[in-house]
Amino acid sequence: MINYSEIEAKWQKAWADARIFENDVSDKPAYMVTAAWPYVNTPLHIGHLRAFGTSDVLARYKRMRGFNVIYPMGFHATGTPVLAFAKRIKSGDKEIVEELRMFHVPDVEIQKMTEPAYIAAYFTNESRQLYGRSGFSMDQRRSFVSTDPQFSKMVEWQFAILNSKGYLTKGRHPVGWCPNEDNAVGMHDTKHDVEPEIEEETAVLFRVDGEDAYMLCTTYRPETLFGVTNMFVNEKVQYVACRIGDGGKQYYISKAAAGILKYQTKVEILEEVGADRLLAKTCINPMNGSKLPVLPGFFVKEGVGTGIVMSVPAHAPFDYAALERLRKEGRLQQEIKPIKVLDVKVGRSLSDVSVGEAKPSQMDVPALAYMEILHTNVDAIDDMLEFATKLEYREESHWGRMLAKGYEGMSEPEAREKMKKELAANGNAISVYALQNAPVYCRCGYEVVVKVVEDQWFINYGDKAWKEESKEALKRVNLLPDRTRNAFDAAMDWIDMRAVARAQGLGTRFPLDSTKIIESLSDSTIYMSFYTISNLVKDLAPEKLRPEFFDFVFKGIGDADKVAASTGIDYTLIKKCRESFEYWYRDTSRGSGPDLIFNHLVMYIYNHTAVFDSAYWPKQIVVNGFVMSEGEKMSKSLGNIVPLSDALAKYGADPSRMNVIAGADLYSDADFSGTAVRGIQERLEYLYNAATDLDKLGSGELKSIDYWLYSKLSGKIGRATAAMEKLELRDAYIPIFYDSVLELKRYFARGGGNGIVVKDFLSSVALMLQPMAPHLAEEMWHTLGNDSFASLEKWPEADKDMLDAKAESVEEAIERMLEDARQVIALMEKKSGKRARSIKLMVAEDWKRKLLNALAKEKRVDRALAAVNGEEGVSMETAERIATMLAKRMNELQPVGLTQQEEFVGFSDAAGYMAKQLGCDVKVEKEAAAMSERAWRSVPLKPSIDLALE
RNA sequence: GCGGGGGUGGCAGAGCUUGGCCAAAUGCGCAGGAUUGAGGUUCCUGUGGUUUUAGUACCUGCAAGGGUUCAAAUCCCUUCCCCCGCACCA
Repeated sequence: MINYSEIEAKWQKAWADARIFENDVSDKPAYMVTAAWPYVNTPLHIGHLRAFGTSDVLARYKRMRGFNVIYPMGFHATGTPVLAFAKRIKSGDKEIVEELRMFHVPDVEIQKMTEPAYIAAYFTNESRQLYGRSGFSMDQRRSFVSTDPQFSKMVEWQFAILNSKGYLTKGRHPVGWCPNEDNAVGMHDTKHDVEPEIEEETAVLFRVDGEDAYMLCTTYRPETLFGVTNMFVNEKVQYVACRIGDGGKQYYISKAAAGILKYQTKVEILEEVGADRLLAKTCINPMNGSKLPVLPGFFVKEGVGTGIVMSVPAHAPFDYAALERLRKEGRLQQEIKPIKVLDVKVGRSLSDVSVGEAKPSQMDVPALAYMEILHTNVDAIDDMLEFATKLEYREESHWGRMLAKGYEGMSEPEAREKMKKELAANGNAISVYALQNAPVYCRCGYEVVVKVVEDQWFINYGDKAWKEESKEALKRVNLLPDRTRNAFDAAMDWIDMRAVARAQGLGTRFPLDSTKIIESLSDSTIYMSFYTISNLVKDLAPEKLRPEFFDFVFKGIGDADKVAASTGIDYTLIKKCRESFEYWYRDTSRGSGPDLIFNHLVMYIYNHTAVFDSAYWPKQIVVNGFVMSEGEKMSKSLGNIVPLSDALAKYGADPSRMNVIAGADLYSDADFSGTAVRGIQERLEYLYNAATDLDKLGSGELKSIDYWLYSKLSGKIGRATAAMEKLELRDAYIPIFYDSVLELKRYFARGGGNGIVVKDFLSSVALMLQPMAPHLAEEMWHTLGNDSFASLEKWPEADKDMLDAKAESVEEAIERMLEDARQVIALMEKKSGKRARSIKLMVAEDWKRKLLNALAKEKRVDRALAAVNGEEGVSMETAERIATMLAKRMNELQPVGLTQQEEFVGFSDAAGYMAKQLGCDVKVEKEAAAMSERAWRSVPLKPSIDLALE
């Protein structure tokens, strides 16, 4: 058994003592690897091992390829989460305490986490230790936290540039809002961590007949306005007459709606109005002027929309049901006929029930038809009606075609957009916001509303010139994997105004409004560049880090003399910072998760184009997938999140790394599973034991199987290197790791045992294993007699001269031979009931090679036959039979380079091995010498078999 | 709804960019055998379906349907299903 913790501790200490991962400016080409930093309230889990480990593998690989590499890592602490975290701890929130206990955070520590500073300190410290224990080759001197005042100075400088380019603009913006605490709420502030989803709704104005006032009515389907027959209000609800907006019109809405709307716009309540007064009124349809009676609707809710509903009985089951119920109760004075406004294509409706089968009455009232399809009726419970509504809504918006004048033939979504525009243009509608997933509750218990924040600051990612420049920058980025490019392109097009100033949270003050804090994704778009100087400026007084310092260091503006004079920073330090930035920031790789493509990563590109010269724009972005646990998605609710510390302790760093990082393609999700990790451990152990047992092997002249092993080695270096360049780590580590084990096993089984050959093989394997399993690779490397660090060695080069097609084809032929022989033996033993005693293999004559090669080249039987006609010992009858046989697989035919003699020697050498595999004697002979009826059937690399039974 | 990704053996997952040599590398699981006092480990063999056979083969299969082509998992169209994101939130 390998003692992982012992080996890991040994090498981690050796690396740290030798400081081999702390690098500075040198003559070597520079390479900088960064990965998206973790948030300081998150204990690290196995997912982080994937994200940071992938970057570590890249850093380690690049080091072996001759680059001077740094892999720095900082911490994110800005924004609201750490404040919310402290608050929850303070209030004794059980959920969060449980979560922390799952990560083995001691209770004494949890109790101390009432201050953001302590939380940040605790987790940064824990994380740094875990980085070390994971074997990450990080340069820890460069670590910093996003709340560090020196870093803040850089963010201020960055925002001054954004402002000078006109990218900061002001406007209004809807946010989730807690009326009780009077501040914005995000996911972290709500009960059960739900994100308040804000949705824009169209509110249509229905003028009240004979009044200069309107009933306001929100709807998702304004295109059905042509089908409105009446209005619904709820008899039990309190309504108000009010004015909305500055100098706005007079409206009727529910009192509850007024209470919500006042967060979005000015609402001035004129008087309270009972439902009975509304029921006495008549409205006018703004689209066609038709008169609409106001009726009581059982389903109307005061807090949903405006508490007033436009009734479209032809297309809304609730509306139809409400009218029918009124009719039954005898409360419907006038005849109300549903008006159909859209039709569905024949054969495409009602959940696959053909429209043709529907009754004419159903055709006129789709709402009724959908109820019937679901075997329900107008007296059904609300849930059933809701279900019918959703079904109808979905099918009509998918397949519906408009009937109304001016909209004929349009799809519903198309008509909706047109209608919205028309209504807005004529002043017949206004936009209001609502929570799509209402009700959402703040942690304090109050229901969240939508507030429209005035004077919100935005970063205008919609700026045309900026967008173009950033798209250009994206084109130049090497995306790994490249198939994320579509997502990046889409993200580039989509990103627009982004609110940037927040009232709350940790972080840098917004320069244009010092009462606000810069939103925390926006303060982290160019932070990687700060790693190039973070170790140099961390002890400087923040106020010295004036804009001219950053101008000089990051943009080369001005000169060091003057900057030194105005800032008081040492001249040589300033020069050093500039030098460091120029050196490290040219060739970079940015690692991240797929969830960040649509925010962080596009903002990263945008901000680089805004701030830096093009030589320092992003060069490579790596997007890695998530990690699952035993086939399931990791989540708090399932309680199956694997803490990184657990994985390291239980399985060791190297096996865990291999499982999580090399266990799946770059962009696919990996599965952390016990059986898989144990499988990896067994193989690591096999390779390690092979290295320690090397002295038991002999030496001597190289045999065919030795050449085969060299050939395999050379091939795998080529394959692995190609895969590593694209960071396809699974593809790389199958040949490096899994195949190597199989090949060594085969090598020994085939009688290989040359210590020099095995040492060469293992040396290369150990080096290629180094990026992924660095500890064990170091240990193996030293076991093999080396004194240097494997971490600093050169990546092996493929030696093309070692590629030995003949040796490989012999081995492949032997394997195929065994398969065939097994089939024959099984068949004959079953048939005869006797055991196989011995097998004679008859190797094809040289003329058959000529025949096969001619056939492979010419692809024609006649020409191939002509090529061997007249040769010594050739029977044309046999030649024809063989040629016909081979021709069946014409496309697969590969020329054979091996002579009969070579093939004979190859099979003869393997006779013992084959005998062991088959459990019977194996003799090898040349075809002509074999004196067997079956000898003629031999084909190059496919000897004929003669089986003798007992 | 919009945007992005996907659907291949019992499972995970290659192959799709550049059509044929290619369906399924590798691992897990399962079955049989060897080793072992037993279990585990390890080693060997088998593992989509079917037919045939003293082996070198054939048929059917890559979500469903259609098309292009001498040839389609791969290109095109239609439909269905699954996952992720949709913003001020890290």
